[in-house]
Amino acid sequence: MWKVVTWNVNSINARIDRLLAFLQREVPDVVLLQELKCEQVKFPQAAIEQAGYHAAVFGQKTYNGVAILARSAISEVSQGFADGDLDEARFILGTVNGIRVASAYIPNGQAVGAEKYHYKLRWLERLRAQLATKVNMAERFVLGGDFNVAPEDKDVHDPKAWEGQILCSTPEREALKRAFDLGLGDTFRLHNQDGGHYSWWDYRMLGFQKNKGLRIDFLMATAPLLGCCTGARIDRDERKGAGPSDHAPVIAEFKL
DNA sequence: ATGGCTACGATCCGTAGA
Repeated sequence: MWKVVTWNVNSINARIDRLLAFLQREVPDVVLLQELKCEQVKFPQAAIEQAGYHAAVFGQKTYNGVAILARSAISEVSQGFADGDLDEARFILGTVNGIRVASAYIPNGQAVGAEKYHYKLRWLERLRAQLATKVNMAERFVLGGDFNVAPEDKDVHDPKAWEGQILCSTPEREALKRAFDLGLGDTFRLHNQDGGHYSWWDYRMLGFQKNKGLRIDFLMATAPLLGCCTGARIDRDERKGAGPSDHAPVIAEFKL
């Protein structure tokens, strides 16, 4: 069994105790992290190593930051896109157990029409270009991330209220689909077609307690991995208790 | 009562998240 996780931890240093407990509880083979919110020098390397994990980090002060954790060695690591823009730490690619893996933190976009919204749409096109040129979609590859897009209305607690809004607008959904159409399938949707399953809940307004959430975090996989994906789930319990991230981990298992 | 948060880097509030 090969277990992979994607998780936006909303600051790895604020979440380190929860992350270590999660690693001990789930014993994943690969963890794709987003929103480290720290530079590499502030990354809790020793604690991660002591937990039995290698780490490949693309850090940034205060914002963004992505990493790959793995129980096996991580090789062929590249940070950012091949188009040379390293302004924001949002994408890291590597190889674990002979399988290509990547962690992506898609820009939030702030509001439809805002400058950050156009940056988000451009970034999604650059992600598509990166995947098209740097990843062989005929081979085993898994892309985990906080995509900051709810692909369908059933991924939204109140589709009417969110219609056309940031994270749900048609241009965002289409840009995301163009990237996934290269050959990536959603491991969660492979096993569960129901609505009402979310990976993020607003800290405000009792969002979690009222299950007012969005499903915006996914583990996407190419056909050779989808064919051996035995299960996928959202670890909703990780959102409970004191000091959670606003995102829950998404977990998928593969029989290699 | 229809709002209720969290983290960061710098203060004792502004920015950002989604």
